[in-house]
Amino acid sequence: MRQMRHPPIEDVALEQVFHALSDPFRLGVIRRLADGGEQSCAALEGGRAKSSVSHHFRVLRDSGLILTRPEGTTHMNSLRAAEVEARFPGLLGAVLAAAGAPCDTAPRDE
Amino acid sequence: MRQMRHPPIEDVALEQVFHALSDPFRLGVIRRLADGGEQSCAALEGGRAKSSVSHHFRVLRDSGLILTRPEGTTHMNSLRAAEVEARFPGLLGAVLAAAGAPCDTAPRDE
DNA sequence: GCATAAGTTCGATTGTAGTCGAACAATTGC
DNA sequence: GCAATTGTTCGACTACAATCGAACTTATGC
Repeated sequence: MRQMRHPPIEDVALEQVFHALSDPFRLGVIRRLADGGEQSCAALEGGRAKSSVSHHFRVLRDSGLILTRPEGTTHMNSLRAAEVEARFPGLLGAVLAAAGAPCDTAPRDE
Repeated sequence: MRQMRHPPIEDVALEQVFHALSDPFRLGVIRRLADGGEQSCAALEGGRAKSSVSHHFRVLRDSGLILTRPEGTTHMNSLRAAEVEARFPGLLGAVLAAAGAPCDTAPRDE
């Protein structure tokens, strides 16, 4: 069973987190995961090319924000909320609160 | 007296803020302004070329994070803390708390 | 008015990042 | 075992972003 590589949360630079969140699609994914819990890549792809989506999930994993686990042919993604909270207290909550405003380019159900 | 253009805080996208903060130099500037209050560009340039520094301050202004006012030949910069707090409650505090950890590339006194 | 200081703009260079199609890989169902 | 599904990787393309030197602009001191 192939496991995805996730950096230890202490190896994650704050700037890396901000870079991951600076893209509208990725910020939208974080919101969706916060709202709806664990979801597959396909559920979040919002009409984009598979390779684009794959690239974004890679960036989110590398920045320590999400955890990806395989489930059959599907990859399930969830926020590493507790770890991120421990590493940067209050940041994720503030990000999600700030992102709560309507966002034009967030992935949404179609 | 030449005034710098600052976007109305309500025109600032959250992603834009994160992009501004994703650069180590700019994140360091925000920390320094939070710690030490209003400072000139020269005080914060950290040995970089003037044009590089000017570019970064432009990005910080355009993202609504700082306010720049001229004072003689000097440009004084300060955080638009109250406005950013009103627009994204809790975000700036969480960013500064998270950034409080030692940062290798932050501008510092030499 | 000229020199100096602080900062901006321009343009070039280099590096980063987002996009996607095509090919590939792992898992599952039949 | 093959087809379908989900997702990754590769490579190409395009756009963005950070860097700096040179030239320019504004304000100030003499």
